[in-house]
Amino acid sequence: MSSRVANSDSQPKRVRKSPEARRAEIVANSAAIALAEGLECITMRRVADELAVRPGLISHYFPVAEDLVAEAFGVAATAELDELLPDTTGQPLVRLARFLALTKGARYDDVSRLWLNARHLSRFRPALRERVARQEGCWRERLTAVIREGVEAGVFRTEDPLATAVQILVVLDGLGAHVNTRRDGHPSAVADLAVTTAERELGLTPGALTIP
Amino acid sequence: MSSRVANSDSQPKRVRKSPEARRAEIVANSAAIALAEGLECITMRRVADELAVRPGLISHYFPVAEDLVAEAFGVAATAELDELLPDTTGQPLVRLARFLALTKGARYDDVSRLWLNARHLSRFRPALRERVARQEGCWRERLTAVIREGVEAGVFRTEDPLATAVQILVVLDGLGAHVNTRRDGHPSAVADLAVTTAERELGLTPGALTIP
DNA sequence: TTGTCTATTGGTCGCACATCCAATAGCGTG
DNA sequence: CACGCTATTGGATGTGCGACCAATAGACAA
Repeated sequence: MSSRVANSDSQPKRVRKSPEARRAEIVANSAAIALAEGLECITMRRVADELAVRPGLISHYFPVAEDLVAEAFGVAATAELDELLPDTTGQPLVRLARFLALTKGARYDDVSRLWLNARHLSRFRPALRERVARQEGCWRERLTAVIREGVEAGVFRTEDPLATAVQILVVLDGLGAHVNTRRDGHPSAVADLAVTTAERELGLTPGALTIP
Repeated sequence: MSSRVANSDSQPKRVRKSPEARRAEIVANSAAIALAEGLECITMRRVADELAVRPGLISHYFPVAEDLVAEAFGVAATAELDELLPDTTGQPLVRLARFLALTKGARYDDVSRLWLNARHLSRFRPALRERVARQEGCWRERLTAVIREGVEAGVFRTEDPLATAVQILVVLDGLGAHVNTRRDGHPSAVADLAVTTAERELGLTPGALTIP
């Protein structure tokens, strides 16, 4: 079975890794927990269990727990952004359309939960608040860049790409806020709110951002 | 000073109230905590301290803590709705304008925090989730009613008052989501997003919903 | 092979929480 | 005034958490 730990749950055969590798392992696992179960589930004991390691080791790498939570959020959010709206080249219109389409998928619910989680927890955790603010900047800039490209290419039309990006993100946040309470999805007039907003603010014809 | 408790913090002079009065007192205090500090601060000990009572008494009225949290949220949210968008008669346009104006005030930040808090916590607390869903319904219906009135009076123009109400609420949720991370307010193009959306969806001229 | 460095262990400590319960003391009734 | 009902106390129990630290044992160099 496993190649690293004790083969028959008896001898705790200690495994020694480089600080960088161990630290990365801890953060990666914490990010997974954050996305799947919530930031408050990132606990010294919990992470230690999943890595088959003692809790003290986690607090050795992250002496104060809040820092691990903040780091985990940052890594998870960055990874999701890179998947939803990659920083590669390509036609702005199809990139934006793809992004908006993905935000309607079930997979995006976890992302909505993560942001909701982080935004609320920011109220009590300064380190996390700082990371959330930074990530907001990343998402905003990534989207603004796509819009600006489109404007320069002549396919989008807006006076202020940044303001337009923020508007779209606000709508997405509003839709995502209901992720924990909605039983069946919103009526399509509401579910399509982000697309509708984008098309209107970018001077596109209705349906232009819908993937066929 | 106080007329109820021990005068010089020495004798715990026991005070006996009717179950209804005590229960109401507990809920009211919990609602205040929810609004000012967050739902996770509603704790048996915390509420008991504020009421100069023993923790066991709180858990006597609310054997399971989650139920108190849910109740507190419901009461707080209802009270805020009644203040922001009273169920009285009046011109739909001025009522809506007043509501939207209030959502931009600093006072509304606490309401945003409360909803953000409740929406996230709903993920883990079924009883709270149920209350949040119910409150969503209340807010939606209250706003829909105003819009419908306006449509019948000929001052608003929309095909689906409910869908329009939900759109406005989604935008408000999106704006409120940033309450814990924004340092300075959004640029006005963003801060006015709710007003802009309402004016557009209700067939009003820009500025029609802005209070002079 | 031996020695050294340090990643990792295996605990401990204190705190805050929900939950439960027998004993107590207000307060209205007789 | 005495009595009984019950609101309220005071304490106990168990859980999970972050933080802290001396002792241990991998792994690499000499």
